[in-house]
Amino acid sequence: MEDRKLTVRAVERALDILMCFTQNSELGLTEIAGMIGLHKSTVHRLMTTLEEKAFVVRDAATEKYRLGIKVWELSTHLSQSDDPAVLLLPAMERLRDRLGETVSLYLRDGKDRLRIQAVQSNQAIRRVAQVGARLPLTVGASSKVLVAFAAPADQEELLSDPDWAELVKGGSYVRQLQDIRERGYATSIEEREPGAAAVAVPIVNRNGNVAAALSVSGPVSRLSSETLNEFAPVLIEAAREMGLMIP
Amino acid sequence: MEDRKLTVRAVERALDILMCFTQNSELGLTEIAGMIGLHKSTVHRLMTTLEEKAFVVRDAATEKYRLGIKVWELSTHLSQSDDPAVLLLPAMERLRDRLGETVSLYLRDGKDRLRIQAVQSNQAIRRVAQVGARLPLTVGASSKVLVAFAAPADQEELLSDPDWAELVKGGSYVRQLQDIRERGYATSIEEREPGAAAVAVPIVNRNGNVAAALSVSGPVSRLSSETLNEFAPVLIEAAREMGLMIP
DNA sequence: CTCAAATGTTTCACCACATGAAACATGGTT
DNA sequence: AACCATGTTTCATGTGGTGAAACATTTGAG
Repeated sequence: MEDRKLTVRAVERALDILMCFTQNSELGLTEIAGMIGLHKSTVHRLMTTLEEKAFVVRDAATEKYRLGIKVWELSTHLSQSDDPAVLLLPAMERLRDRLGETVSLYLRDGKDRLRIQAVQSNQAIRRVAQVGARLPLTVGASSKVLVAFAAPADQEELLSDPDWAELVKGGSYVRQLQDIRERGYATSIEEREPGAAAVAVPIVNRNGNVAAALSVSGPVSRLSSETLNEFAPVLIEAAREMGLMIP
Repeated sequence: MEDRKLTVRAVERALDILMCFTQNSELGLTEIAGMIGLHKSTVHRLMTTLEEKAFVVRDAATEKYRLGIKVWELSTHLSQSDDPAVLLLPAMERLRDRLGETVSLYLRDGKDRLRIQAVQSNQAIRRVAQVGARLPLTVGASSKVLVAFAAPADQEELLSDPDWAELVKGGSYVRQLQDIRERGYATSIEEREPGAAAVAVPIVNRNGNVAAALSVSGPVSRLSSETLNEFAPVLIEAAREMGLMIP
């Protein structure tokens, strides 16, 4: 009890439970209790509450819990007016048509990144990217961009984490970030996903903050190191235009 | 304290707060406190918790709260495989093309209904229906269908509510429901929305339960009582096919 | 068919923790 | 400056959330 809590524990736990459903769309009581390390009966009471408010429902067949209609209703009321995923979609489609590869848009969320939008390549062999996916911030071109261009305070916090050093291989990491800032883009070849390569750039909004990372990715067979570097200027220009569109 | 609460009050309150954002996408602290009748400081603590978990964010400019990225992330993990709004969209588009008017899909949620899907008429003068809208269950063709074909227990609960009698005009209401069940469809002319008329039918799923209500609506200038009755058989046939598609 | 193991549900005594009043801080308006 | 509205922090109080344990129910194994 060193520093005061100005938060409500029961609510924190309930929200943690909800987030469990991003890993598995159907969960049982004991399963949830195991995931967040609480007693069955505590979870049961929280689930009853969530169910009563229709944030979760019980599947009639399996007796397990799923996300409920209120989550869906809330999501329709997300203010879309300034949502990059909506505003930038047309520009991303143009970029996809020009380069012929899958285009993705990422936000940093804590120590992860989230793919908030994606338009798929229409070639036969293509990378298929899932919107809403939570990915590690330690590997991949987009990750390096998001870290390299993060606000100094945020970056400091990430790099000072004791776990971080282990996750990013080699002491050259800080040097890499410096290079990325100088060049303005990052590349990755089979870093997170075997067989896949990508190039990513930051999207800087009107206020000069890095609002997101934009990436083009595909099979290594088509995306050689050389090709990635050729794509970079196209991405940089596209990102510049996109940056003007978002607040 | 007559009957035991097996729910968690703090969580209930937090969820109620979240649902406030369906009425207004940007809310201040005092505003929220007023809406759910709690003390400022209580709401403040709950908001801090919601903010820490990124279920809400504070708008940099206005200092007010908005829904956060976790709500968005959760929504992408809603199991879409058996979501009527997704499964029935193509069929709804075909119906729109055939009749030329706006087609909507509704679910009952407690004592309201939710528009979970809509495809707009492409005529110059048209009804524009917003997906995610929460509407009263007391008026409108879809409402009458949802009530008339609700499970007996649910219907009983609705009709026995003392408030209900006042909201539905006239004692002919129960009789109306009986008519609707016999005919298999309901109509409404300027009942909820001035200048608008609609015809609605139930969608019965494979298990024989009423899964949703399907409606066609437009301006009264085009949808006379006669036209609505002509549309009804088309709707009934479309709803029958749709019912086979959902669990 | 019986017993055991796993999952979900309810009960209960304890005291941590959520609560709301009040004081404090801040910024905008007259 | 004085005021009002909004957000933030402090604090005493006792309610209400907690987890152990008992109970209920289903599933599977032997």
